[in-house]
Amino acid sequence: MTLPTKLTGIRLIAKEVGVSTATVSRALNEDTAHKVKESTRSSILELADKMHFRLNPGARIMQRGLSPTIGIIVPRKDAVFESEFYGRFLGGVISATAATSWDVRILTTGRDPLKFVEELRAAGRDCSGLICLGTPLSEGTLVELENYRRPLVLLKSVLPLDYSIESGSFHVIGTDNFGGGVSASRHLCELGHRKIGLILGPDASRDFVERERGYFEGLRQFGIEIDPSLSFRESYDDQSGRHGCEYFLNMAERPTALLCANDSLAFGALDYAKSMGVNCPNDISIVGFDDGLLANCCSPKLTTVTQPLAEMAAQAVEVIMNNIEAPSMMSLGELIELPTTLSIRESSHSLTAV
Amino acid sequence: MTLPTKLTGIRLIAKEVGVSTATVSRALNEDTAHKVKESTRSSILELADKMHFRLNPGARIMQRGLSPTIGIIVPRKDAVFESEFYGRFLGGVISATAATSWDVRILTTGRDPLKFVEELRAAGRDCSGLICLGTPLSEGTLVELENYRRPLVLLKSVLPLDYSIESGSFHVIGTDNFGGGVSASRHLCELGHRKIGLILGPDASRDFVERERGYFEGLRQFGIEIDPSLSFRESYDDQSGRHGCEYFLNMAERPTALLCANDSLAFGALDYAKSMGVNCPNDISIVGFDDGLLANCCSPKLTTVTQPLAEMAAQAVEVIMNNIEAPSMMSLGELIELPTTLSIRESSHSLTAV
DNA sequence: TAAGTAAATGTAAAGATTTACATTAAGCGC
DNA sequence: GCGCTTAATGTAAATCTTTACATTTACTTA
Repeated sequence: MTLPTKLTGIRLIAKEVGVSTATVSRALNEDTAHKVKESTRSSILELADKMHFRLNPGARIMQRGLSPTIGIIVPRKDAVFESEFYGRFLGGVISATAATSWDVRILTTGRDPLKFVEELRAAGRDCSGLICLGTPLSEGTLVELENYRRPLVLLKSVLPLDYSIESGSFHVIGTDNFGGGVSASRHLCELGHRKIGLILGPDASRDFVERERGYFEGLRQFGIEIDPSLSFRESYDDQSGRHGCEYFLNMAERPTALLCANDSLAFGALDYAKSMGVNCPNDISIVGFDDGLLANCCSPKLTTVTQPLAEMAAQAVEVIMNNIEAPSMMSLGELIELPTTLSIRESSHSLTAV
Repeated sequence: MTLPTKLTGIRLIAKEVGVSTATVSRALNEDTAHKVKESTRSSILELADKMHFRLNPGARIMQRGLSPTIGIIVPRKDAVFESEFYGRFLGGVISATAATSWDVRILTTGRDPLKFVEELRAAGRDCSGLICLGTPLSEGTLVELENYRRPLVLLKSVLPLDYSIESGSFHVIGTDNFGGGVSASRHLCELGHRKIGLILGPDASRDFVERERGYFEGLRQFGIEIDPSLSFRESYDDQSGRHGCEYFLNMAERPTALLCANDSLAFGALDYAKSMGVNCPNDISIVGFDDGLLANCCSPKLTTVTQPLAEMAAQAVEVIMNNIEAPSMMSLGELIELPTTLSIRESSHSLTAV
């Protein structure tokens, strides 16, 4: 009469096959399998398979530890991945971790905007480090987040406009929007344009404002005075681009070029111009910002500022990996700003050459 | 003299604060925190914070179990997320799981194509179910995969061309390429086109071949004979689209419309036509397949077949959730084919109306 | 003040694996 | 057949939390 002791898992297999749990464990793990005689191993595997047996992850993790994990915090709104931005950034994270043993996990927040930090803590419990993108963070949230004791990388675009990165304690990664803006406006100036219309984005957005400042700086460098009537601001989508273009085309003295604070605005502008029979680049030059997939496909191909998304992702991953051992807590805020490049394509043309 | 017993974790905190481990545990978990007196809790939290204490995930998981997880298997090639396909599908998975307690994890494979199943087993160890996309699977791999005892959803596009889904034991989800092809070709026929050029994709790809068959069927329904000279096949990118368009425009008797097996081909064709001064849709109609982001932005906006990526993702998630409790093993293969819709935009025009 | 209730905390079992170290078995040269 | 080496396996400790159940404490109410 056997005792009714409920044998489970590995112990059951061990008894059934007639070996010790140690042997079963060794047989079941790839990296120790070679320590077990082949015939023993196959009996174990066979039985395990028949039983649909799976090692208890908890017990396993308790012994081996959790494989290091990068959590990516995205807002749970359904439309997140509509924008190619996320996909491309994520692709960068994946390829940066691909050769390592790091896992990538996607965490969503957004049940309650006020409880962001709480949600983040809960979701990120088993992650070694977190990258936060997409969710705009308020000052209050950032204060709460200050004492989150784990490697945390914030994309610059989630920060409030006037937030001082240096006085915080976050690792922040972003695009050099300002520099990109300068290069875009200088490009048009170099092509001879002097009357340049600006289709800007919402001035609550850090990215947009930085770009805007870059535009102004570039113009200033060419001695062009800032004319408020040459700035159009509405929203950030193609529809606003159309409106902006309409506004400028209706001016008595039309600008010869348009600087658009993102690609969507540029596409909208492009589209409206075309519909009005105004040819780009012959009649008007248009420059975007982002360099999404569309920029290189549409016609005319868009001159735009390229953001190094993959490098940003790689840097974010690196920061986390570097800080995992020695979480440099309470360090001063660090900003990594990656340079943009100007991708000159077909939508911008020399003014004099026309 | 205190014993040198090395107290760790929760026990140390318990001793330090002067409570039991049970209380510490309760204080440290959101969902049990209310059971602890507020003052007790805050001392515990304070100390835990000072110590940079983190609950041991293994021990925790051992008690609470692992939260259910969907693993998404993607090839580790860096370029994965270049294509918007992945991002959009992933977005679908995320929004389908957002309201639940399910986690989404991204798993990469591809170290050694021959060891795909092994990699998948290792990577998916802690996942409740897996969705496999992007990596083309050979017959051999599929046989190996047959006895993977966990919910597994395969995207149809990873299957070999002639693989019989019914005789396998996989859950397969895909687009009704055939139906989409039929609707696209019928659309052109209904517009009066009778001489239609086909720019097809590689005939090793399941998706492309299914679309192709759909095209033929649609033409057949309008009594149009299949003319091999009206099929052009090279690769699947815009460059091939240009070549295809070139081929057809050089014909003595040009087709009045082109069916392209994906959007990229269509964009290439569009671009070439434009460069030759052939106006779309006035001189030639062009129809794509995919309905990516670009299709609705370029000019003319592309008439194309829309794939319901988000629904596919949602279905995949549902299949996994349904099978997690009762993994219907060894069931017959099941194919869920989601219907496409034809998005009629600007690039297709009635022949007679011109 | 006894009895009853609710809140706060304590006790101790349970959870299943991995692995350092110990032991046994097997192979081999002499 | 002895001593040596290596392969295969066994023993048992270690891992740290959670939670059912028990107990104590603090109040309320009759």
